[in-house]
Amino acid sequence: MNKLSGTKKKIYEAALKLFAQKGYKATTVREIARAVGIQQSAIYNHFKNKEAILDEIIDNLSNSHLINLFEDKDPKDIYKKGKSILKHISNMFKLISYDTKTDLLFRFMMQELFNNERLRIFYNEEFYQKNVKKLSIVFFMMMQEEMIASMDPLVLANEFFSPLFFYQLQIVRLKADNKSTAVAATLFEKHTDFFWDRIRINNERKEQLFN
Amino acid sequence: MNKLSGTKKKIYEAALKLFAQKGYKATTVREIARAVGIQQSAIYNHFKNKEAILDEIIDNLSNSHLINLFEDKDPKDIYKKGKSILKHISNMFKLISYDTKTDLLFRFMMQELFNNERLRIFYNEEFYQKNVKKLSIVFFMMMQEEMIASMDPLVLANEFFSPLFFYQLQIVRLKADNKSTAVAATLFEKHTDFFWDRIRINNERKEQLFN
DNA sequence: GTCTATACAGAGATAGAC
DNA sequence: GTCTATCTCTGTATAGAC
Repeated sequence: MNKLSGTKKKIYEAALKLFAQKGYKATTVREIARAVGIQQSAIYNHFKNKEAILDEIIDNLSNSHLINLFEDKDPKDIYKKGKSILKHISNMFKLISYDTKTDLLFRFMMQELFNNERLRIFYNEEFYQKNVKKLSIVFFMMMQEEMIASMDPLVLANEFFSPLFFYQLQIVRLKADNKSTAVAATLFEKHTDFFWDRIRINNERKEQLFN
Repeated sequence: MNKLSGTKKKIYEAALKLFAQKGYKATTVREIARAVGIQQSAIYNHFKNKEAILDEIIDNLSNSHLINLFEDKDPKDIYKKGKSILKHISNMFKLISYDTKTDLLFRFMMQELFNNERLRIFYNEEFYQKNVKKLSIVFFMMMQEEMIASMDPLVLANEFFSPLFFYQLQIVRLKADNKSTAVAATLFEKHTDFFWDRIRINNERKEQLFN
């Protein structure tokens, strides 16, 4: 996507912004053109039609930070860091909520989720399943090393993931109304603290386990 | 809303269904009329215009089960039930996800959240704030009675609420593709178990507290 | 209150000159 | 590759007969 010609990239970015703000259907080709600074018909030199712009945006979601919470790190390498890796992931969610570009992608995704089956497939496989599975591997390894209490890793992964998603939605929603996000933003860290304290095996409990 | 004349109610319900499925903008007045079985122009005998239908739907959200998780019970009366009240709320979320009518309202709400400021106000005040505040009162009372560990009740309320919301979204999304919701449905209960076990003060810990 | 007919505006897309 | 002009279709809304 970064290798597109100047105008095509401008169209892509203007469209993404408008789709995220008003939705795909409510956005007109004329509006996109106006945002880019060209005539409406010139759009068709770069995209076959309006839907082709939408498709290109969906195609490119996979490259975004929205889904790469682990930044290609292998869960098996990072679980040893314990709480700090959870802090890191939690912080990724927070950064994404404030990053102007990724914020648009998230808003676009939520906006069109029920209108586009390809998008739902992306959401399910790349955004949800992939991340939750990686998380559950991390938790599974932590259990084996007796860093955390033993329970269903997949449930644990869902429990860790879901509040982060919710708080992200909160931030993006509040930003849509130019409201303060300060309180919501603190919840990312508080979630990790709360969660880790719940599952960790501290010294006392560890002694109990081995006695 | 239940006191509307026959046709007006039919229009309302057909519109809600279509708005929830395809979004407000993508739904045409003709489609609504076709679903009701009347001519497109006849709609205007019952609603001033298309937007008036949308407004009426938003007005009526407050009457739905979507927001009345507590069914008008006073938090101060129910906290004593401990875990079972959490189970009850968790189950309400699950039921809502499967109830055909409330499911539509939820999907409609998520669909139009970023397109309608009034809807965002409703979401924030009625769906989120109101329920989370009631929850935090419940948790606060539980803390005072030393049923659960002492911490910020509002954080706790958010931590309990957010996975329920997320799992509800999962169910509604999966249903949109006619996929199985069995696994996702189990997460409601597992969440409550996980959560309660985290915060409750069991006998051992209680003894530690008092010694 | 519903119908047919129609007005009117807005949207997506194409043709052809430059 | 961009422009102007235009086509065609679709959508909202109104008028007026029944």
